[in-house]
Amino acid sequence: MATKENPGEILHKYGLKVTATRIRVLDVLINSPVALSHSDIIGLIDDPMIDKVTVYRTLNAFTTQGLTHKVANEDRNWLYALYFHNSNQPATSDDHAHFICRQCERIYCMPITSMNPKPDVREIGGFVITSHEHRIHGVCPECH
Amino acid sequence: MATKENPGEILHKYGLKVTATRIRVLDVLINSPVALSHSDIIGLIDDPMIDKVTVYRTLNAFTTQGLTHKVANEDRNWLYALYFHNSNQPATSDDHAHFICRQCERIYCMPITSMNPKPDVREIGGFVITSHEHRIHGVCPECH
DNA sequence: AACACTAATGCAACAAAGTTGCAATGTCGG
DNA sequence: CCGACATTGCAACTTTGTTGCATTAGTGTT
Repeated sequence: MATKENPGEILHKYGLKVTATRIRVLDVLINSPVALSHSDIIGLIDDPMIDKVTVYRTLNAFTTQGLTHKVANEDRNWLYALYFHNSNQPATSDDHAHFICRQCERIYCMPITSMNPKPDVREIGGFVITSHEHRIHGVCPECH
Repeated sequence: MATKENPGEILHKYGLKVTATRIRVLDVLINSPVALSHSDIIGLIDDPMIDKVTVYRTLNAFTTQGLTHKVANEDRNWLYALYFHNSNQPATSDDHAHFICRQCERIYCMPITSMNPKPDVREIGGFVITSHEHRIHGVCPECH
Protein backbone atom coordinates (compact mmCIF):
# COMPACT_ATOMS: atom_id res chain seq x y z
CA MET A 1 0.00 0.00 0.00
CA ALA A 2 1.19 3.45 -0.85
CA THR A 3 1.53 4.47 2.77
CA LYS A 4 4.66 2.30 2.97
CA GLU A 5 6.45 4.93 0.92
CA ASN A 6 7.78 7.94 2.72
CA PRO A 7 6.10 11.34 2.37
CA GLY A 8 8.84 12.78 0.16
CA GLU A 9 8.47 9.98 -2.37
CA ILE A 10 4.70 10.33 -2.38
CA LEU A 11 4.84 14.08 -2.95
CA HIS A 12 7.29 13.58 -5.79
CA LYS A 13 5.09 10.92 -7.38
CA TYR A 14 2.14 13.30 -7.39
CA GLY A 15 4.14 16.14 -8.98
CA LEU A 16 4.37 18.20 -5.80
CA LYS A 17 7.52 19.92 -4.68
CA VAL A 18 8.87 18.53 -1.45
CA THR A 19 8.70 21.19 1.27
CA ALA A 20 8.73 21.00 5.04
CA THR A 21 5.08 21.98 5.47
CA ARG A 22 3.88 19.55 2.82
CA ILE A 23 5.74 16.68 4.46
CA ARG A 24 4.24 17.50 7.83
CA VAL A 25 0.70 17.81 6.47
CA LEU A 26 1.02 14.58 4.49
CA ASP A 27 2.42 12.80 7.52
CA VAL A 28 -0.61 13.79 9.58
CA LEU A 29 -2.96 12.57 6.84
CA ILE A 30 -1.14 9.25 6.49
CA ASN A 31 -1.51 8.60 10.20
CA SER A 32 -5.21 9.40 10.39
CA PRO A 33 -7.94 6.83 9.78
CA VAL A 34 -10.47 9.63 9.29
CA ALA A 35 -10.77 12.71 7.12
CA LEU A 36 -9.28 15.82 8.76
CA SER A 37 -10.19 19.49 8.68
CA HIS A 38 -7.73 22.32 8.25
CA SER A 39 -7.95 23.06 11.97
CA ASP A 40 -7.53 19.37 12.86
CA ILE A 41 -4.30 19.35 10.87
CA ILE A 42 -3.03 22.59 12.41
CA GLY A 43 -3.79 21.12 15.83
CA LEU A 44 -2.03 17.84 15.12
CA ILE A 45 1.07 19.55 13.78
CA ASP A 46 0.97 21.77 16.88
CA ASP A 47 3.62 24.26 15.91
CA PRO A 48 2.89 27.99 16.28
CA MET A 49 5.27 28.66 13.39
CA ILE A 50 3.05 26.83 10.92
CA ASP A 51 1.20 29.22 8.64
CA LYS A 52 -2.53 28.65 8.17
CA VAL A 53 -2.55 30.00 4.61
CA THR A 54 0.26 27.66 3.63
CA VAL A 55 -1.73 24.74 4.98
CA TYR A 56 -4.82 25.83 3.04
CA ARG A 57 -2.73 26.05 -0.11
CA THR A 58 -1.06 22.73 0.64
CA LEU A 59 -4.42 21.00 0.94
CA ASN A 60 -5.65 22.58 -2.27
CA ALA A 61 -2.49 21.47 -4.06
CA PHE A 62 -2.87 17.92 -2.73
CA THR A 63 -6.45 17.82 -3.96
CA THR A 64 -5.67 19.31 -7.37
CA GLN A 65 -2.97 16.69 -7.88
CA GLY A 66 -5.24 13.85 -6.87
CA LEU A 67 -3.35 12.92 -3.72
CA THR A 68 -6.29 13.81 -1.48
CA HIS A 69 -9.97 14.44 -1.90
CA LYS A 70 -12.18 16.67 0.16
CA VAL A 71 -15.58 16.10 1.69
CA ALA A 72 -17.77 18.52 3.61
CA ASN A 73 -18.70 17.54 7.16
CA GLU A 74 -22.00 18.23 8.89
CA ASP A 75 -20.77 21.72 9.81
CA ARG A 76 -19.93 22.27 6.16
CA ASN A 77 -16.22 22.57 6.72
CA TRP A 78 -13.87 20.81 4.30
CA LEU A 79 -12.26 17.60 5.48
CA TYR A 80 -9.34 16.05 3.61
CA ALA A 81 -8.37 12.42 3.21
CA LEU A 82 -5.82 10.54 1.16
CA TYR A 83 -7.28 8.78 -1.85
CA PHE A 84 -5.24 5.64 -1.28
CA HIS A 85 -6.44 4.92 2.25
CA ASN A 86 -8.63 1.83 2.67
CA SER A 87 -7.91 0.46 -0.77
CA ASN A 88 -5.02 -0.77 -2.82
CA GLN A 89 -5.80 1.12 -5.96
CA PRO A 90 -6.46 4.86 -6.23
CA ALA A 91 -10.10 5.65 -5.60
CA THR A 92 -12.18 8.36 -7.18
CA SER A 93 -14.97 10.27 -5.52
CA ASP A 94 -17.39 8.05 -7.44
CA ASP A 95 -16.36 4.71 -6.05
CA HIS A 96 -16.28 5.11 -2.32
CA ALA A 97 -18.71 6.25 0.34
CA HIS A 98 -18.39 8.41 3.42
CA PHE A 99 -19.38 7.12 6.82
CA ILE A 100 -20.30 9.88 9.29
CA CYS A 101 -20.34 8.86 12.96
CA ARG A 102 -23.21 10.59 14.68
CA GLN A 103 -21.37 10.48 18.01
CA CYS A 104 -17.81 11.60 17.30
CA GLU A 105 -18.80 13.22 13.99
CA ARG A 106 -15.69 11.85 12.33
CA ILE A 107 -15.89 10.92 8.67
CA TYR A 108 -14.41 7.67 7.36
CA CYS A 109 -13.84 7.06 3.65
CA MET A 110 -15.21 3.60 2.95
CA PRO A 111 -14.48 1.28 0.04
CA ILE A 112 -17.38 0.06 -2.09
CA THR A 113 -19.34 -2.66 -0.40
CA SER A 114 -22.91 -3.76 -0.14
CA MET A 115 -23.40 -0.87 2.28
CA ASN A 116 -22.97 1.39 -0.66
CA PRO A 117 -25.13 0.29 -3.56
CA LYS A 118 -25.07 2.18 -6.82
CA PRO A 119 -28.31 3.47 -8.37
CA ASP A 120 -29.71 0.75 -10.61
CA VAL A 121 -31.02 3.16 -13.19
CA ARG A 122 -29.19 5.76 -15.25
CA GLU A 123 -32.18 7.99 -15.95
CA ILE A 124 -35.51 8.65 -14.34
CA GLY A 125 -38.13 11.26 -15.17
CA GLY A 126 -35.68 13.24 -17.29
CA PHE A 127 -33.00 13.27 -14.58
CA VAL A 128 -29.82 11.72 -16.03
CA ILE A 129 -27.53 10.23 -13.41
CA THR A 130 -23.78 10.45 -13.90
CA SER A 131 -22.44 9.75 -10.41
CA HIS A 132 -23.53 9.48 -6.84
CA GLU A 133 -22.19 10.24 -3.40
CA HIS A 134 -23.31 8.10 -0.54
CA ARG A 135 -23.21 9.66 2.91
CA ILE A 136 -23.86 6.98 5.48
CA HIS A 137 -24.75 7.97 9.04
CA GLY A 138 -24.33 5.72 12.04
CA VAL A 139 -21.96 4.81 14.84
CA CYS A 140 -18.33 3.95 14.22
CA PRO A 141 -16.42 1.06 15.88
CA GLU A 142 -14.66 3.45 18.28
CA CYS A 143 -17.96 4.81 19.62
CA HIS A 144 -19.56 1.62 20.92
CA MET B 1 -51.08 18.18 -1.39
CA ALA B 2 -50.22 20.58 1.38
CA THR B 3 -49.29 23.35 -1.04
CA LYS B 4 -53.00 23.86 -1.73
CA GLU B 5 -53.28 25.52 1.68
CA ASN B 6 -52.31 29.15 1.95
CA PRO B 7 -49.05 30.19 3.65
CA GLY B 8 -50.80 31.53 6.74
CA GLU B 9 -52.56 28.22 7.38
CA ILE B 10 -49.35 26.29 6.86
CA LEU B 11 -47.40 28.48 9.29
CA HIS B 12 -50.12 28.09 11.88
CA LYS B 13 -50.19 24.32 11.43
CA TYR B 14 -46.44 24.15 12.10
CA GLY B 15 -46.69 26.26 15.25
CA LEU B 16 -45.15 29.36 13.70
CA LYS B 17 -46.52 32.84 14.24
CA VAL B 18 -47.80 34.41 11.06
CA THR B 19 -45.70 37.42 10.11
CA ALA B 20 -45.17 39.25 6.84
CA THR B 21 -41.61 38.02 6.29
CA ARG B 22 -42.51 34.40 7.06
CA ILE B 23 -45.36 34.48 4.56
CA ARG B 24 -43.12 35.90 1.87
CA VAL B 25 -40.34 33.38 2.50
CA LEU B 26 -42.79 30.47 2.56
CA ASP B 27 -44.43 31.68 -0.62
CA VAL B 28 -41.06 31.66 -2.41
CA LEU B 29 -40.36 28.12 -1.17
CA ILE B 30 -43.79 26.86 -2.24
CA ASN B 31 -43.24 28.15 -5.74
CA SER B 32 -39.77 26.67 -6.21
CA PRO B 33 -39.18 23.16 -7.54
CA VAL B 34 -35.63 23.25 -6.17
CA ALA B 35 -33.98 23.92 -2.83
CA LEU B 36 -33.12 27.60 -2.32
CA SER B 37 -30.29 29.39 -0.55
CA HIS B 38 -30.70 32.36 1.73
CA SER B 39 -29.47 34.63 -1.04
CA ASP B 40 -31.76 32.97 -3.61
CA ILE B 41 -34.69 33.78 -1.34
CA ILE B 42 -33.59 37.36 -0.75
CA GLY B 43 -33.22 37.74 -4.51
CA LEU B 44 -36.64 36.29 -5.26
CA ILE B 45 -38.39 38.46 -2.69
CA ASP B 46 -36.50 41.40 -4.18
CA ASP B 47 -37.37 44.01 -1.61
CA PRO B 48 -34.59 46.18 -0.14
CA MET B 49 -36.59 46.47 3.07
CA ILE B 50 -36.29 42.75 3.80
CA ASP B 51 -33.80 42.03 6.57
CA LYS B 52 -31.23 39.31 5.98
CA VAL B 53 -31.03 38.31 9.65
CA THR B 54 -34.79 37.92 9.82
CA VAL B 55 -34.67 35.62 6.81
CA TYR B 56 -31.89 33.54 8.42
CA ARG B 57 -33.98 33.25 11.57
CA THR B 58 -37.10 32.49 9.57
CA LEU B 59 -35.36 29.63 7.78
CA ASN B 60 -34.02 28.27 11.07
CA ALA B 61 -37.49 28.44 12.61
CA PHE B 62 -39.01 26.64 9.60
CA THR B 63 -36.41 23.90 9.90
CA THR B 64 -36.76 23.52 13.66
CA GLN B 65 -40.51 23.14 13.27
CA GLY B 66 -40.15 20.55 10.53
CA LEU B 67 -41.65 22.66 7.78
CA THR B 68 -38.41 22.71 5.79
CA HIS B 69 -35.18 20.78 5.75
CA LYS B 70 -31.78 22.03 4.76
CA VAL B 71 -29.14 20.53 2.53
CA ALA B 72 -25.66 21.82 1.77
CA ASN B 73 -24.86 22.55 -1.87
CA GLU B 74 -21.53 22.03 -3.60
CA ASP B 75 -20.35 25.42 -2.31
CA ARG B 76 -21.32 24.34 1.19
CA ASN B 77 -24.06 26.91 1.59
CA TRP B 78 -27.36 25.84 3.11
CA LEU B 79 -30.27 25.34 0.77
CA TYR B 80 -33.82 25.04 2.11
CA ALA B 81 -36.75 23.08 0.76
CA LEU B 82 -40.20 22.24 2.00
CA TYR B 83 -40.55 18.74 3.34
CA PHE B 84 -43.88 18.18 1.66
CA HIS B 85 -42.72 18.87 -1.88
CA ASN B 86 -42.63 15.85 -4.19
CA SER B 87 -44.52 13.58 -1.88
CA ASN B 88 -47.89 13.30 -0.24
CA GLN B 89 -46.66 12.44 3.19
CA PRO B 90 -44.03 14.35 5.16
CA ALA B 91 -40.54 13.15 4.38
CA THR B 92 -37.58 12.97 6.68
CA SER B 93 -33.96 13.52 5.74
CA ASP B 94 -33.58 9.76 5.86
CA ASP B 95 -35.97 8.80 3.16
CA HIS B 96 -35.33 10.98 0.21
CA ALA B 97 -32.38 11.76 -2.01
CA HIS B 98 -30.95 14.95 -3.44
CA PHE B 99 -30.31 15.34 -7.13
CA ILE B 100 -27.60 17.88 -7.94
CA CYS B 101 -27.52 19.13 -11.54
CA ARG B 102 -23.92 19.54 -12.65
CA GLN B 103 -24.92 22.24 -15.12
CA CYS B 104 -27.26 24.58 -13.26
CA GLU B 105 -26.09 23.33 -9.84
CA ARG B 106 -29.66 23.33 -8.58
CA ILE B 107 -30.65 20.71 -6.04
CA TYR B 108 -33.91 18.77 -6.32
CA CYS B 109 -35.30 16.77 -3.42
CA MET B 110 -36.31 13.41 -4.86
CA PRO B 111 -38.70 10.83 -3.50
CA ILE B 112 -37.45 7.31 -2.92
CA THR B 113 -37.12 5.36 -6.13
CA SER B 114 -34.83 2.80 -7.64
CA MET B 115 -32.36 5.65 -8.26
CA ASN B 116 -31.92 5.78 -4.55
CA PRO B 117 -31.29 2.32 -3.12
CA LYS B 118 -30.88 1.85 0.61
CA PRO B 119 -27.85 0.04 1.98
CA ASP B 120 -28.69 -3.66 2.16
CA VAL B 121 -26.77 -4.24 5.38
CA ARG B 122 -27.18 -2.61 8.77
CA GLU B 123 -23.66 -3.22 10.02
CA ILE B 124 -20.27 -3.84 8.45
CA GLY B 125 -16.87 -4.10 10.09
CA GLY B 126 -18.14 -2.54 13.29
CA PHE B 127 -19.79 0.40 11.51
CA VAL B 128 -23.48 0.46 12.43
CA ILE B 129 -25.66 2.16 9.84
CA THR B 130 -28.66 4.16 11.01
CA SER B 131 -29.47 6.29 7.97
CA HIS B 132 -28.08 7.37 4.68
CA GLU B 133 -28.12 10.40 2.45
CA HIS B 134 -27.86 9.90 -1.26
CA ARG B 135 -26.45 12.75 -3.28
CA ILE B 136 -27.01 12.03 -6.93
CA HIS B 137 -25.14 14.03 -9.56
CA GLY B 138 -26.25 14.39 -13.15
CA VAL B 139 -28.20 16.61 -15.50
CA CYS B 140 -31.71 17.77 -14.73
CA PRO B 141 -34.59 17.87 -17.25
CA GLU B 142 -34.26 21.65 -17.67
CA CYS B 143 -30.61 21.38 -18.75
CA HIS B 144 -30.92 19.13 -21.79
C1' DA C 1 28.50 22.81 -6.49
C1' DA C 2 26.45 26.88 -8.29
C1' DC C 3 22.77 28.91 -11.28
C1' DA C 4 18.41 30.32 -12.75
C1' DC C 5 13.71 29.38 -13.37
C1' DT C 6 9.69 28.76 -11.21
C1' DA C 7 6.80 27.47 -7.49
C1' DA C 8 5.90 27.87 -2.52
C1' DT C 9 5.78 30.65 1.59
C1' DG C 10 4.44 34.20 5.04
C1' DC C 11 2.08 38.19 6.08
C1' DA C 12 -1.76 41.24 5.92
C1' DA C 13 -5.92 42.33 4.16
C1' DC C 14 -10.15 40.78 2.44
C1' DA C 15 -14.66 38.14 1.39
C1' DA C 16 -18.84 35.54 2.27
C1' DA C 17 -22.00 33.04 5.18
C1' DG C 18 -23.99 32.96 9.15
C1' DT C 19 -24.63 34.20 14.39
C1' DT C 20 -25.40 37.02 18.61
C1' DG C 21 -27.12 40.80 21.65
C1' DC C 22 -30.49 43.94 22.49
C1' DA C 23 -33.98 47.40 22.19
C1' DA C 24 -38.22 48.10 19.60
C1' DT C 25 -42.14 46.09 17.47
C1' DG C 26 -45.81 42.81 16.38
C1' DT C 27 -48.76 38.61 17.15
C1' DC C 28 -52.36 36.33 19.34
C1' DG C 29 -54.97 34.16 23.13
C1' DG C 30 -57.87 35.68 26.74
C1' DC D 1 -58.36 45.68 23.73
C1' DC D 2 -54.42 44.12 26.65
C1' DG D 3 -50.52 41.88 28.12
C1' DA D 4 -47.20 38.23 27.66
C1' DC D 5 -43.99 36.67 24.83
C1' DA D 6 -42.04 35.88 20.32
C1' DT D 7 -40.19 38.26 16.31
C1' DT D 8 -37.83 41.93 14.08
C1' DG D 9 -34.17 45.16 12.67
C1' DC D 10 -29.75 46.94 13.35
C1' DA D 11 -24.90 46.67 14.32
C1' DA D 12 -21.19 44.12 15.60
C1' DC D 13 -18.98 39.86 15.45
C1' DT D 14 -17.23 34.96 14.24
C1' DT D 15 -15.50 31.49 11.32
C1' DT D 16 -13.73 29.62 7.25
C1' DG D 17 -11.37 30.29 3.51
C1' DT D 18 -9.15 33.34 -0.33
C1' DT D 19 -6.13 36.89 -2.65
C1' DG D 20 -2.08 39.91 -3.58
C1' DC D 21 2.55 40.47 -3.26
C1' DA D 22 7.25 40.54 -1.87
C1' DT D 23 10.49 37.06 -0.19
C1' DT D 24 12.28 32.45 0.08
C1' DA D 25 13.17 27.83 -1.33
C1' DG D 26 13.10 23.53 -4.40
C1' DT D 27 14.65 21.37 -8.69
C1' DG D 28 16.76 20.23 -13.06
C1' DT D 29 20.77 21.69 -15.71
C1' DT D 30 25.30 22.79 -16.40
